[in-house]
Amino acid sequence: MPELPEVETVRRGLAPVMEGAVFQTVTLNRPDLRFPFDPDFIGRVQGQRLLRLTRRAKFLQAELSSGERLFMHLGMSGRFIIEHASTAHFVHEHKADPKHHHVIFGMENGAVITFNDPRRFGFMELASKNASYRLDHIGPEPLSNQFNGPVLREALRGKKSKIKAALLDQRVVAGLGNIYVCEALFRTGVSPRCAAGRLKVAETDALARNIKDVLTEAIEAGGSSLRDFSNTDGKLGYFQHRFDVYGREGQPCPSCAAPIQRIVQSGRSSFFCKICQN
DNA sequence: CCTTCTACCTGTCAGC
DNA sequence: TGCTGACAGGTAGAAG
Repeated sequence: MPELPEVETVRRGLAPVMEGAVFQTVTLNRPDLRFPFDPDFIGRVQGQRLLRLTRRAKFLQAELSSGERLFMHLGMSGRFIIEHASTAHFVHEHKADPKHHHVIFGMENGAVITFNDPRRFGFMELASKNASYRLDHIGPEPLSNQFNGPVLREALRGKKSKIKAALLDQRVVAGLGNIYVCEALFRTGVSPRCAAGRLKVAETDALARNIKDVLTEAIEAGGSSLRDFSNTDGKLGYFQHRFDVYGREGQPCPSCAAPIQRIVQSGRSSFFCKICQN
């Protein structure tokens, strides 16, 4: 499932074929994904040049020549498939069921970009030039200089919720999902059940550092993949990331060999070592 | 404002 | 074999 590193990997896959290219055709195969498409979605995208493809949290943000922005979210199972007109006849190994091909961008340079999303938790939205967007009020990018120990400390100050829930709150830090929160807490030796406002200074410093590290390592490895994420070049299973605790209930902790625990918090699984994480 | 809960969606897998 | 239920989980909006 795509988290920040996967979205960044997708961005890096799409950017070379989409940046500077013009949307020649836009095809919608259904009226909605997670949210309905804008009624004039095609009219607002077709004919525009994609100037820059950036990422904010888990959102892809395409800056269009019209000045509008096209936001794309992969949700749980979204993937992009890149085909080139010249090679499309043999690039069918991506195993994405065509019945979930919801959006197809035909670029003027010959690239065909297909958005496939079985669970339809993904979405695409447009924001006009000076309009606000839902990303306006989320927290700092974890990999930027705007995020560090003191910033995290301030965001957590006085919080009564558990640190697990707090790190999933996009207003605290942007783009963290269940997997990397579990991993960062394990590395820091802090229990997911610890009250967010009660972390020590050394812990918030280490936590901010570890968040950056786990994300950076995953991006460098090409984005992690569980079962339903496809690299943008269409190859499934291209990358399999190794997690210390996530999805490893009952298996030995890599540090102390005690069995990894799984509990449910905010309706989500938390994996942790009860020995190493106070 | 803060925190917690639930809906949304479908493919996969364990268990019977 | 085929059914059932649990599970995956980001986001928004409702509820407390």
